[in-house]
Amino acid sequence: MTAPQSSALVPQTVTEVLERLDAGADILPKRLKQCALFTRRHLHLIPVSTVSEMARASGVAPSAYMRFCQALGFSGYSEMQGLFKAQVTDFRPDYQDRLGNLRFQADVGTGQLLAEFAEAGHKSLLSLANSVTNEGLDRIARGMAQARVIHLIGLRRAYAVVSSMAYLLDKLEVPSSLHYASGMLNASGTIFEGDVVFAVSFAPFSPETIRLARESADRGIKVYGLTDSDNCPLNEFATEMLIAREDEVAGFRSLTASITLTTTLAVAIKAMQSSVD
Amino acid sequence: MTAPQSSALVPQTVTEVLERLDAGADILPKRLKQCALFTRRHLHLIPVSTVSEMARASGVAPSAYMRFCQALGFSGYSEMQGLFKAQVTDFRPDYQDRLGNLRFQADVGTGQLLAEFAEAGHKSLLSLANSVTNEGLDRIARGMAQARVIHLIGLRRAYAVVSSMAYLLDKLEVPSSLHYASGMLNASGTIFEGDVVFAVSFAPFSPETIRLARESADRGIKVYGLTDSDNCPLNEFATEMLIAREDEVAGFRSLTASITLTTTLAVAIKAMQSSVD
DNA sequence: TACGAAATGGAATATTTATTCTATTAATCC
DNA sequence: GGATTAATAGAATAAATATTCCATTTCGTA
Repeated sequence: MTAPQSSALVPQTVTEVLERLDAGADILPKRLKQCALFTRRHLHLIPVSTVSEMARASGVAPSAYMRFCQALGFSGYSEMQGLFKAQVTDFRPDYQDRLGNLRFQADVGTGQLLAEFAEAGHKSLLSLANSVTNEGLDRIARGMAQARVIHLIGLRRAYAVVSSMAYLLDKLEVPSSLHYASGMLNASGTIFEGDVVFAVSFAPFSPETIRLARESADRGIKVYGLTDSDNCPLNEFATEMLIAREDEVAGFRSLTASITLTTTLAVAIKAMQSSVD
Repeated sequence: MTAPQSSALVPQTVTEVLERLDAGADILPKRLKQCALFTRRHLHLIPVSTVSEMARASGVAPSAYMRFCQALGFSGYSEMQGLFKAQVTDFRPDYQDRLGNLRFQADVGTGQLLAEFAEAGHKSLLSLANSVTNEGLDRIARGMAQARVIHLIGLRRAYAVVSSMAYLLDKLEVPSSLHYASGMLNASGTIFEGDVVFAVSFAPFSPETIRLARESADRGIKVYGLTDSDNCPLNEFATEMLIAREDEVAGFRSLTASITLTTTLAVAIKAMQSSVD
């Protein structure tokens, strides 16, 4: 008689699943370890796959994957999948509730807050893998790799994203130029044919960023964009767009998914340039 | 009799679906228009939802949502869902073959690279939760909350971290000052008693950052630090230190843990100030 | 190498979910 | 305003999927 009665043992968060996955990596029997290994690397497939698919992908029988789920503390695959589906499904509180939520958070511990942001980070990374396709990212990396100079544009929350990218591209010796905030954004005179623009803009979108990107696009410069929302104005004229949604805590978002994506992009660009040589 | 026979009419890409969605918005009957409206805004729910769920969310009967899918050119919901699931599944390499040597692949695709960085992000977040204690973070947040002005210092890779923090603190109306790169770092004349310095420095440590932080500490200013290594020079004089280790991919690190931590810190600082009021 | 315990894979069953059918209601046209 | 057609919602059916069971194999130990 299998006993999935005590719901206290059922993992409630992605973080908990990851911990058990890592803990079990050593002690699990062969087939179940295969499951753990594959699942660890492909968490994002769980919400959209059936047991049979996950099992086949892990190289085990469906029943084995079933036992794997139970070893993790779930009653079965459905329960585990439910946890991951919730990531996508979960409703996000609205912008204006921020202040109220913040007060509410005041009396919970700082550590609890960190745990929530970490959890949000896990979720964001999962959804990142969901929304970015190999082909799309590949095309963008290829397009940017051919640029004479990559112009990086991003203000406010997006500024940290482009500045980290600028640092990394510089280290990789990929020619790039970071357009600094306020005033400097008039500098479309420094963008020439053969260059590309990489613009990052999150809702609500900075008119400055959009304007410079649009001006460039109008002049025939290829514009690639990164945003967090479907209705980003960059959509209208960008050659290609990336989307990185960030899970939020009490109305605040980290930059986990965005920076993970731009880091990947930078490395991919360099890799493409190298392989052409 | 609806006739879904000709597969030429079946949308093959998300773009095509969006086009039909927009085209049909006018001509579709009431209930089906409801479906179109909701679906247009919640495309990401399709891969993880059942027909009933999508129907209920759209405010229609399951059978109505069914007809909606067929109006779009699909044979049914499953076929439509398949298209969206494929987005996620897309860069799934043929599993069984590559099982053993996942991490030793020679030809690493862009999607695989993203998966690796995401994986590194997960690990970084896990280790963050392990290395940062509730009490330590609490003390630091409390200490920084009492500052007249928070001075943010960070160069190179750390610059993105402090600049994102500066943005967030600004939005939270916590007085802070971001010390910009090169030249500006002499500005220890602008740091006064009652202020606090938050310095971020990753190995190899920028002498500039260390120097300014040390000068401040020597003058009795409280210095808090964030680093990725035990032997950070800030250790010698900082009031308190935070450590965020980043997992690396092929020698490259993202900033997942660091920015998650500083985001948490910023929000915690604001929360403390609010609860004192 | 032989024994017991644990693990495994395939087949049987239960459950969920998609899809179709039909009576009823609403809209359109003459 | 009545006749005709389209649209709708709920129930019935079909298909897919999760889950359990059990005979067989593998593993660890003496």
